[in-house]
Formats: sequence, C-alpha cells, structure tokens
Amino acid sequence: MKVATWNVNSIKARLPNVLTWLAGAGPDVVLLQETKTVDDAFPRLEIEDLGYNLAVHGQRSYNGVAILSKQPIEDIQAGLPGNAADEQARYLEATIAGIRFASIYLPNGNPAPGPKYDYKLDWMVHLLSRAETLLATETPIVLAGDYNVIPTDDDVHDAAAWHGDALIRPETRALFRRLLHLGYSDAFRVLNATPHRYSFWDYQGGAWQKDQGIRIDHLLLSPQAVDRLTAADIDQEPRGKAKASDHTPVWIELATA
DNA sequence: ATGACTCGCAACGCGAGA
Repeated sequence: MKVATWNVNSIKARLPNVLTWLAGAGPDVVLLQETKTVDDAFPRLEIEDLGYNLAVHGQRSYNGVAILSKQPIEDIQAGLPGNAADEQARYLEATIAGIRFASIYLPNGNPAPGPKYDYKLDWMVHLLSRAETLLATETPIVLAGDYNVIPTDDDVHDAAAWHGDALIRPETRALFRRLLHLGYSDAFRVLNATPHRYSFWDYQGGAWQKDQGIRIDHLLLSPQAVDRLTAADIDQEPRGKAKASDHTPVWIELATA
C-alpha cells in the first residue's frame, strides 16, 4: 500500500497538478493539507473519477485537510479529539484497511514568540495526547501531514537563517521529539539517512532552483506500522511543475498485512 | 543583483503562509 502526504496549497488552484500526480504515482491513500475550501466546493468528482473515495474537513479560505483512498474509508473523525474548542480545520482521522490514518496540518506558529506560537505549542500538546491514546490500541497508525517542524539541522538548508523561527525553535523540536519518544517513527528517516532532503521550498528568492528548502512534511508510524515499512521517499517532481504547490509529496510503501 | 511568491477574498491590497 502506497501512502502519501501533500500540502497542496489550495486544492482548487492545484487540481490539474494533483490529478496528474495521482494518475502517475498511483498512491492508495493520500493525506492532503491546506485544501483552502469549504467541503461543498471540494472538487470531488474529478478525484472520484480516478477511483478514490474521499473524506474532507475544510473551511473557507484557510487550512483544510482531506483523505483520499482507493479502498473504503471508515470511522471518520473530523477535528483533533480532546481539542473541541479549536475552530480551525487541521485534523482528519479515518480507518482504511485496518490502518488508522490522520491528515494533519499543524499550525505554523509565526511570529514567535506570540499568541500564534502559543497556539502552535498548545496544538502540539493536544496532538501528543491523541497520539498516545491511539498508540495504546497497538495497531498500525499513520500520523501524516504538514507538521511545520524542522526536526534537525539536517532538515534545513541553512539552520542559522531559520534561527528563532517557529518551525525550528527548541520548544517546537522538543514537542516533536516527544511524539517520537512515545514510540512513533519518522518514516523517511527510518530508510533515508541522507541529509538535506526537503519537502518544501519557498516561492520566493529562487529557493527551489537553489535547493534551499526544509523538510517539514512527515509520516509518523506506530510500531505496528513501521514493521510493515518497505520504502519511503520524497517525490520532488511536482514541485518543479508550472503552478506548483510550495510543498511536494512525501510517500511510503507499507507491506500488506 | 537595481529584482519576479502565491493563495483566497470580492479586495482593486491584504492577511497568511513558512
């Protein structure tokens, strides 16, 4: 089973690119972020025509997450459990083929420090709690999305240039490490030790052409999921296309149980 | 270097993104 996560930066603006990538890469499950549309306006038909079922959790203009799957989608949970006061559409959970998936759009948190950074850290604490609850099921779990976290200095072109940013601050990194310490694995790093592989390149300053990026899109796997991991990589091709998202898909392959 | 980011909104620039 091929599973991918992709922050598309508007599903409507990105629809041709997304359809092309789905048809070519053929993922079984896709976790999307920053769909930027209300559910009624989500371009379902074009995606369903490629053989996908959909679960969507969006809002007007900002945020928004979705799950695409060739197999049926069950037990859909919109919103991060235990964080009912959150009005932003950043979390969608569902079961596919016995695996629990979450599509996560973790808050950016800039400027930091400040209320937006406080919101990010609070959101991460709630995610930690949910991740711990799910782990107790001792089943395959895939928590994937745009974490807005640069885990280590190997995951950024120039750590000094990002000093003080919400994506790299010590408090941000410490909370991300706590997810790992619960027992989740960063799927990309399980199979790829190569430093300076990125999933995001800013639109500005020729960042893509100069390969000045950051790795912030992650698939975190429970022990029962990582035991089935056979491949993991970043597909840079969509980032080089016309009208590209600033993020590119990160994908894994899980062996059939 | 004399300069080129993109999205939704319903605006004719702004806020947000990272």
